[in-house]
Amino acid sequence: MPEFQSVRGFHDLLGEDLRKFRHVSQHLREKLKLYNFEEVVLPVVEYLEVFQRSIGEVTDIVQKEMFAFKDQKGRWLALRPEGTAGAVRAYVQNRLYALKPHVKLFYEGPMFRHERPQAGRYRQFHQIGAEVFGSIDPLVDAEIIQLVYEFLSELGVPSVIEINSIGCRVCRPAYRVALKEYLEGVSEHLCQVCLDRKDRNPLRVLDCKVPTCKEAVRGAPKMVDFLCQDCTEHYAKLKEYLQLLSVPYRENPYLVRGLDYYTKTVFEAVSPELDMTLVAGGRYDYLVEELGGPPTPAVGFAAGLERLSLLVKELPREEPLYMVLPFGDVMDYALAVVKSLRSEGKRVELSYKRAGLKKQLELANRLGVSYVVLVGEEEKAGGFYLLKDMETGQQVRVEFNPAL
RNA sequence: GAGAGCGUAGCUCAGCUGGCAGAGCAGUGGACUGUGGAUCCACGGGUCGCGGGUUCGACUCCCGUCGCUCUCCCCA
Repeated sequence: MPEFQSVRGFHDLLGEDLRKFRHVSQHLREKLKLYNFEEVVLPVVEYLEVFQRSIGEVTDIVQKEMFAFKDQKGRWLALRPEGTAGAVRAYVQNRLYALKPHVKLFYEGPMFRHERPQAGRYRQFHQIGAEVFGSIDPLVDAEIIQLVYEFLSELGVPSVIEINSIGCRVCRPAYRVALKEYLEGVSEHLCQVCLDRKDRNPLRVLDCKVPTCKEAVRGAPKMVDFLCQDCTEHYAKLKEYLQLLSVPYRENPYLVRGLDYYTKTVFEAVSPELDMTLVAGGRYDYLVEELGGPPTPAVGFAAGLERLSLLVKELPREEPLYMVLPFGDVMDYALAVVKSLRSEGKRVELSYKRAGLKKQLELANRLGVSYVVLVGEEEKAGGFYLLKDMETGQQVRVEFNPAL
């Protein structure tokens, strides 16, 4: 065992894993730019209150999953557990609401939650998130879901989009009461965890996986039946737009989210293979106000890059790798060849092994080189080099004049 | 916070009911000083996660501990 290991839940990202990660990230970033989102780089640390106010005091994230600490002046800071809170803070602090009718931002970076690591879950993980500020139109919700859907399909990651509406401050309180009453009635059928959830966060009981709970919840009142007129219309419009955009979705009346700031639309893209949420988001029409800005409706989503990476099966082919093998007293000539090839934009490795041709070819083979460039005394004298395709074994002569 | 499995060479792993620590791959050197992708030969490499206990003797059995992986809770 090495003397020093990385901290639990904090991983080195390298090799094949990193290539998959970059593949996912690049693809989503391009997609976001096509939808005219502008990047913002946000700090990893915020005042603890920013998260408490945004995510909700009684959520698990705030109660037990934050890396919080005091700075030298005794103020409470925290490593961000998600991106929206910081994005909203930045929107308000930089008064972006004064610039344009609406603002579309995206960000990418590490998030931190102190949970037990397991498959697709780390204490430092990475998200790309996007937020649209300033429009209440359900068209925005639909476009965001469309973006996510296109991204996932093009990435080749099978997933199902689920949507729901969880109402607003007008209609949700009544639903909460009705649901709580219902749950009291069936409490003898609920699992231990749900009995606890019933009082703390009744909506969460709805998506419990325990079969008896699922059964007990079957007759529960649904949020969609309690939506006020405004929320009902919003939800109906959203579905209409999704159809117009040919985005397949599944309504899940039991879909709820773990953060308190959501209103109206919530959605998730779930992987059937991993049985895990890959991308999640929704509307949060009160959060900007909550963090001191003017009343501003907003919608957003966040994608988990590690989870997405797990589902990437094929990577695009890499640029072919050239390797220059000098043998004999020809280093000056070989270096000129290397320089020239690189200037043509080729990916070039120079053999660092001073050995016979055979050994160097073995080395090139082990390094997965596509083309080998043979440079020996004859080549130098004759002003050429030999280009050998390591796949086919074919070899061609290429004229080369180092003076040019 | 709760539960389960696993820690032996750089990697993948074997090692029986306790009795000298092993293989394959990788690495290094070399028959071959101008042709690789399974030619041959040789070599190096270990605190068996750590600590304690049982025993004449522990990689093996017991206890503890740390780490990794997975599951639940929760979440991207």
